[in-house]
Amino acid sequence: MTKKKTSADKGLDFGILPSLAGYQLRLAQIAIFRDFAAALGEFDVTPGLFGVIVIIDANPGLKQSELARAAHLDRSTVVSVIDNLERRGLVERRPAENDRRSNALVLTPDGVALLKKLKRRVGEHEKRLVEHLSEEERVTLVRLLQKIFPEQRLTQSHT
Amino acid sequence: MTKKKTSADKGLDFGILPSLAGYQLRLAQIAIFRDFAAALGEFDVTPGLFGVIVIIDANPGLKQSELARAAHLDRSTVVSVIDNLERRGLVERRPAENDRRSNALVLTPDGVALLKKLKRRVGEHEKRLVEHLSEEERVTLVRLLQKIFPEQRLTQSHT
DNA sequence: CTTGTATTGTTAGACATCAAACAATTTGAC
DNA sequence: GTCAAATTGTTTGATGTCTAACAATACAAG
Repeated sequence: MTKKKTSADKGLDFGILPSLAGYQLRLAQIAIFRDFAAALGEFDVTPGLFGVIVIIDANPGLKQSELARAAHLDRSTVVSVIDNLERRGLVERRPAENDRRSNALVLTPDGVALLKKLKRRVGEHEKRLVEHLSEEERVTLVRLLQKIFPEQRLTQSHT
Repeated sequence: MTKKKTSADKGLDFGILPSLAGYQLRLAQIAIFRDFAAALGEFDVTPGLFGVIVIIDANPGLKQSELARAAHLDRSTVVSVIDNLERRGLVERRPAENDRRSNALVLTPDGVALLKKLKRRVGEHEKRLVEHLSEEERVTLVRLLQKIFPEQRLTQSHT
């Protein structure tokens, strides 16, 4: 019988939580977010923001709606995010060629320069993350994570 | 050479993101959150809120600060969360025995009843999550996730 | 006991995110 | 070509989270 409730100040009972993969995922993500913030806090960039910058860099000229879908953000959220990045001089909204409704997003030279620094920091952060994992374990982890969300299959056009 | 940028509407380039364990974790968590919301949306309960309820159930009488530490929330956030749950009649703030500053948190009968339903739904959700994983893979995933976040450092106070 | 320090719950202010509504524009049906 | 339907970016309002400050209470040193 290990069932002992309110044992001590620190010895809290987490019930069924630890057995849930979703919970472990959540814990891992919280820890990652903290380390990421500590590593990049100086630049005021969150994991999500980093992703946005990388995507714009890799797809110059993409529209806000496309960015929203790619980054799993709402269109309205992208407005704030790009406002933010534009205010910092990292991203530019250009009129799209074919569509007068859309903006074509591109990184400014400052944005490109910052991204370079960020990538180095993220690389270190990533290394720290998988510090206690062998290369094989790291690959396995990524593979299992990808198996979890079937959303991945949307990457190939589904229509 | 698979390097082809802005190939089509759907064929976006995600740069280095897919190779990052942190990114895959983030994607997985987004997918999980969506499925969780779909499974429990009817009850207006998020993964975090579910965790809070489970922890209170497993540690009746715990203080708000203890809950904050356990659930990785700020003390001020716990105020809102408990306000919410108390408004719904699921949790009760009782005066703590030894400490007139603290509240002792307990689930109401309604809270206990709801938790029972929630657990069933979460079980189904969890099963869906690991649907494409063998039992061995599931165990491996949880083990690797635990290896990622050295929570042991958080467990021991550093001062 | 008195006094300084720490802890607890709370409020106020900031920020990120989402959903709903909107005008401008594009697309598709006829 | 005309007009309804869909898409795009935006604004507004709601929610959840954090940090910084605060008063009340507990604790520790003398």
